[in-house]
Amino acid sequence: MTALPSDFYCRDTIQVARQLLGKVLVRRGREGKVAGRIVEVEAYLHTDDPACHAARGCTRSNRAMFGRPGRAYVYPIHSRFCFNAVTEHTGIASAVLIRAVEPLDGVPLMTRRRGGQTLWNLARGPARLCEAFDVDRRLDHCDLTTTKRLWIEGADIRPLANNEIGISPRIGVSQAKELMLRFFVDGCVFVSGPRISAKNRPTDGKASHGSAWRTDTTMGGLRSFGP
DNA sequence: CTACCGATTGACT
DNA sequence: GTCAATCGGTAGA
Repeated sequence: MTALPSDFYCRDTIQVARQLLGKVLVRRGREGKVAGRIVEVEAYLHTDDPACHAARGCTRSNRAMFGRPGRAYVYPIHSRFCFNAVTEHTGIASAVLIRAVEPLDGVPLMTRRRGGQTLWNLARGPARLCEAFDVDRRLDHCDLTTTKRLWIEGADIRPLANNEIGISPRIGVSQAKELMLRFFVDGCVFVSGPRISAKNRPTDGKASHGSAWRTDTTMGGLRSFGP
């Protein structure tokens, strides 16, 4: 049980985002431990990115983004929370939003926290993930490089190959919609929103390699989940 | 103080 | 697919 070190986060945000795919998010608390494989992330950049909360400067609420990399930035939205890992350098406000994980450990606890939702709905979406992992503002600024409360592990997990990573515009942002800064495990059912990358989508009427793979492989054993 | 908005979700057509 | 709930953060009076 080793958390990814600070060095992992002190790099280009897009690179960190892509390499977080496949890593394992772990939360330990009073009620027990839960863990999930990261399958969807978004990068928020410190320059030329008006969608980034830091674009209008440092405020009390986004201060964590301006702090040390390898810390958590947790912010509230619509009475819920979203969780980011801070990247690059202290004073350079950039982060990776963790949008979805595939539940691995602590499924009963996550299910209880999520009000009895199906496995598919436990952590598919940034606020659902936070509810399943009991992440809220108390974990803003939390150090992700120690295995105390919340961390990401898997230094030994190989980064996904380029052809396994889907790319798209970010979800829900009203600015900088054109930036392709959302990254996900291509075809994975635990991804929120579009889960087949544009690069794999059919341009004609033929079935794509992507959808076949999704149906036959990723959906295997998950009959009751998915649209 | 009030007004407006949103890196969303869940319910509904 | 569409849409309202609901509330903290922020800007402005």
